[in-house]
Amino acid sequence: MTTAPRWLSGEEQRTWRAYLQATTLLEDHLDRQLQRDAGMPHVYYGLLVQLSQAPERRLRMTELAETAKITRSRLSHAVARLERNGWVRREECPSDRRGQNAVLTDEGYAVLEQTAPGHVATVRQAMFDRLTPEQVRQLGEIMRVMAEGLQPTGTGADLPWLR
Amino acid sequence: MTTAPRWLSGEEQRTWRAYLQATTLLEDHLDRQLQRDAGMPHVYYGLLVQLSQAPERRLRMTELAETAKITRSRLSHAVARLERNGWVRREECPSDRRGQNAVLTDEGYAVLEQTAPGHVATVRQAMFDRLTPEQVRQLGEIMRVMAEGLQPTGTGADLPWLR
DNA sequence: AACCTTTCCTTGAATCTTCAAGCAAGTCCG
DNA sequence: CGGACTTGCTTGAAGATTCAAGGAAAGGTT
Repeated sequence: MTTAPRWLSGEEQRTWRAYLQATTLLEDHLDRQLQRDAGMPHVYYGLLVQLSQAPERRLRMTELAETAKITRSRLSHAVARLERNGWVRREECPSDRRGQNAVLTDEGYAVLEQTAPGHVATVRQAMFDRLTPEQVRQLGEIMRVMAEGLQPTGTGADLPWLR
Repeated sequence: MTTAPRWLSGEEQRTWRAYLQATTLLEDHLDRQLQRDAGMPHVYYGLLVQLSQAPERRLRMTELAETAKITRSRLSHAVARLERNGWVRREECPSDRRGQNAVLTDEGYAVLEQTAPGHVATVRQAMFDRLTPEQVRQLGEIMRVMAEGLQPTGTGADLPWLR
């Protein structure tokens, strides 16, 4: 059975269009900025940031993939590249012989130190310097709602019979 | 001269993190949905949508690239692929011999007709069904502000001496 | 007309992402 | 213990994107 689709209202359409354009432009902007100043795409930079904030500057591959919201496969390739750059190193996990730890090297940390100020400035210029504090709050709340609904282990709202 | 970087406040950090996670998860989600149901990634689907809404279902390559916020190069490759699928056709532009029109074929239109309902449902489920009408308004306004600031032909805020 | 610059679009190579397949170590269970 | 299943991660090929380079037509200048 097919129900008549509930199309988007005029306001929803405008919001959706603006969302697509803003997110596309921003991701593109950040990719270029980081490619130019740090020699890597935005996602890779985000991986280094995660590692830098983790205890011992290391994280299991799966954990890193989960916090960065990317697949394990993609992470494997990414870490291979970052390893060639000397910014990350793999270490065997002592407690689980299948496991790998991705470890941020000193060189990797140095790259972050050098490029973080420029990156924050770019993010500010694109987002926070243009929004009121109230809008920053609103955006945070909205994005948290969306992210929660999209987690691989969803709330179950899409599979209510499994709750 | 280097000024001390203005790091993000706690609230800004949380908002930024939520933004990155939500946008990453959503783009991923839409890519999978459309790859599964329409056999193409989200960006390609967006190109067909733009064409379907254009007069005569056709658009100059450069115009299409601009409304979709992607580079001409990327569009060239994308249209080549969509052409192989039979969903888009290229036509010479009568008024400018350099120009090319991308034209949505009947097959391309049919694909949209078949897959649009499922796609709207996915977008609704991920975004609009989770937000209040007030939040939809807020998000629209926020995204318009960001998009405006990121247009290639910016407001000039980054080049104030050129205004 | 000759020349220079810009606009429109494409191309190929390098890089990045996805997808399906697979290996090896851990866990469960009789 | 032995077998089946799960978890953690990697691999290679196919597809997508970026980047730098370039060709061809249009526009501007002298």
